[in-house]
Amino acid sequence: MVISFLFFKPLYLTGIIPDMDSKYNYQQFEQEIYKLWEDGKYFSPDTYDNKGKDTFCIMMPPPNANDPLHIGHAMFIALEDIMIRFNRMKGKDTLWLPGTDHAGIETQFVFEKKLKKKKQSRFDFDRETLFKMIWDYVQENSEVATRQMKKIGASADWDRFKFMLDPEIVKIVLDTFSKLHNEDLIYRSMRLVNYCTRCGTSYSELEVDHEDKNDPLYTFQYGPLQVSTVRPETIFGDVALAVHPDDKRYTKYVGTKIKASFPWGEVELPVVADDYVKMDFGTGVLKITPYHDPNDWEVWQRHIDEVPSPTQVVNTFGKLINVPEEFNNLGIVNARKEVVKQLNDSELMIEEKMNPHSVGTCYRCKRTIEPLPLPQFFIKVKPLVEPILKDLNDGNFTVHGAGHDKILKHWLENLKDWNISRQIVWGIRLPVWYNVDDNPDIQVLFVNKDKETVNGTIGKLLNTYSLEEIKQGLQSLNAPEKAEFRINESEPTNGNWIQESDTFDTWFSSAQWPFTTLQSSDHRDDFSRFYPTQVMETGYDILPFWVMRMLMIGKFATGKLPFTNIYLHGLVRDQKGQKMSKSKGNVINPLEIIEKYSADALRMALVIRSSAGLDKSVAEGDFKAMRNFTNKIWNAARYVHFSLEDDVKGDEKTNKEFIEKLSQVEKDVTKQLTDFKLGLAAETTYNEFWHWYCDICIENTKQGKLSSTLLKEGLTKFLLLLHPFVPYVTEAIWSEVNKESKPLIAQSWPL
RNA sequence: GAACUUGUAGCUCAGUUGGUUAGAGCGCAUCAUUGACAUUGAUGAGGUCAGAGGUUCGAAUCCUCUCAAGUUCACCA
Repeated sequence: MVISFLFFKPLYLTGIIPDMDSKYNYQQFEQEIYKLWEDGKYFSPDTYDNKGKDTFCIMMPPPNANDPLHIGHAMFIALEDIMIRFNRMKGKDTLWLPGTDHAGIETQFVFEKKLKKKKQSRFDFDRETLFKMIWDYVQENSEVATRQMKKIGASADWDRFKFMLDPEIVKIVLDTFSKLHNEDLIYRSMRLVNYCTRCGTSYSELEVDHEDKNDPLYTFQYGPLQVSTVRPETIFGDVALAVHPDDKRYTKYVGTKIKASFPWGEVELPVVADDYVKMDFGTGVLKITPYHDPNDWEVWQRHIDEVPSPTQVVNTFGKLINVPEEFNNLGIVNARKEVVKQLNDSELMIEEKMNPHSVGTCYRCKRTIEPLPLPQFFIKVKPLVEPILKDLNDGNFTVHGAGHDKILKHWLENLKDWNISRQIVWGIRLPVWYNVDDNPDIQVLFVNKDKETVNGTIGKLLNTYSLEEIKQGLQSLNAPEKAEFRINESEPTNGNWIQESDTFDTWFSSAQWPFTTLQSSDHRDDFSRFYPTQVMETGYDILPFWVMRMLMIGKFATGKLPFTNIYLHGLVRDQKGQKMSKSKGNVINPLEIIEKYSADALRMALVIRSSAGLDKSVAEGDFKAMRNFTNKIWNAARYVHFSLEDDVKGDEKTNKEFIEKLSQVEKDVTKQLTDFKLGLAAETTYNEFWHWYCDICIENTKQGKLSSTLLKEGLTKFLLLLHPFVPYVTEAIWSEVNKESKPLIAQSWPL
């Protein structure tokens, strides 16, 4: 037996392998290969001779310019790169356009933390200086994200790279705002906004988190009635009491005015009847504070003729204003304590018990959101939403991802008008101008030439300061609700004007990403060539923030949907299915994985068996397994190309079956990729390569059953099929065995 | 209160328009292996596909209900 084994050995072994190590040393190849691709301009659609053919374009979701990459970024890069490489090989005119976002609030928040360490705050600087400081800070870090995306193997066209605050993009964003205004879809109005007194800005509905809290509910005597509230400190802003229309206990009060006396003074308030009031909560009597509670605002709107106009009693710093002297300028917490104390002392307090309820908090800093009346710019969403709902129902675009089409529909049907004003500096300033002579009541806050902060109405301040000095040192302004404004991209020439200090919600500019990027391209026909794009690939968590708004604004601004397919990936979780977080210590750093297991292993582990719209768990072992896979590919290629006897003929049956099966694999993988079943396609290539091609076919050839020529051809096909998933190792092999041909990235897909 | 998603091997998950014996990775057991690859190969254990009912020649897959888990939205004086 030993002898016969030795005898057969030479049949399939020719000895040493000249060019390839027995291990795939990814570290030796990855950088070099990426350079080969970049230098050959293989990421650019202009390199290929297929302009005007079917296009395939993905707009990369722009990461924050100054953020290092996390595993979620690695996920989207892997998925998008697979689609891009597949379609490029299919011969489509393919563009993957990368970029970064200024990420308004996020970035300013991080920057302010840095300032705080230096014992500074944003109130030490005028807005222009602050903007420049943040700009420089972002520039310092802006290389980080792109360098890391390249390491993962992203075959994006870096020559078309865009930054959200590039002047050409900003101009288009401003144009869109003007267009919305011209079509009467913008209004400025005093509304209750979600204001964070820590971050100093308002938020849209979507950016408010709700947290369950247990706070005391106070019940106290309010004239002849008893009222329950968790916010006694807003009592100074009350304009009415409300009861349910069917509540017989209080019928006799409805339509009358009650008098109540408190230690700080007397009030006379109307009693109104409204369905909103719940009879069985507390005493069934609700105090109405329209400027500090959204529900009270609604009640007020329904009874606007019966009740007096409200007064604002909490300001943007969370301090009481327009209140009796002893409460003036108290913070909310202290004011509440003081009111409760006085109610207790005067024996008006009846009960204090704990009440579980949910409180709006700032998604950024977790502080309780203060509902405040502020004049803000809003977009009327209904006319924008309706065409999208129709497109969704008509199937003009497809959402890939576990039921998220239904979620999108729900969002579209229930969307409220969009507050796009943000009181921060890091962003695109609204192109809104107020005439200072016509609006002397505009409140301004600015730093004068002596570095002193000055606060007041512009009419008065102009007696002391020049308009130029105010504008230069401006931190913020607050124009009255009725102030007239003009929308203009540059300062109007006739008269004295001052620009609104608010900036756009970050999502207003990112909503326009699919067309601003192309319209501002150095390549003049990019927009007509690539718009609408084919795929928007992003995380399901930003479906309402971003995807929905891209659909709305994209269709409004260009008349066309910005993309036809939406692929939503899920969260990357740890092996126990938990979210990754620094505090849990279960964060996986993609760059460490690349160091340890290769970029290919990182990509494959994230993508294989992942499913659109569902979360994906990964553990260290998964990366290791995929590293082993790359090594398997390497060694199979090494064997087939350098060790195999060339003249194995094989038998007819095995040869025929091989050809049929290979063709079936090609069909399957192609269909799966076309149908956006990326995780399944990765799994198919993995299984078929390893457990069919290697375990069965190579062994068949060793035994003389399968033709060596066919086996070699099969390897070539598999390198093509595998390339989108594991681009580095396949290219490395290609460069070893096909030295004279174009790189694998530019080869044609087998089908 | 509502919507959506999920429930398949010890763990993490695939499973395409319903179609032979339900798969992979990790883990486990036994064996093999100097010669493409120990980052390997072979074999095996391990599943009443959450449960019940229905449609069908045929159901992990479609329908109804129940149970369990998760996510999101809404409300909360």
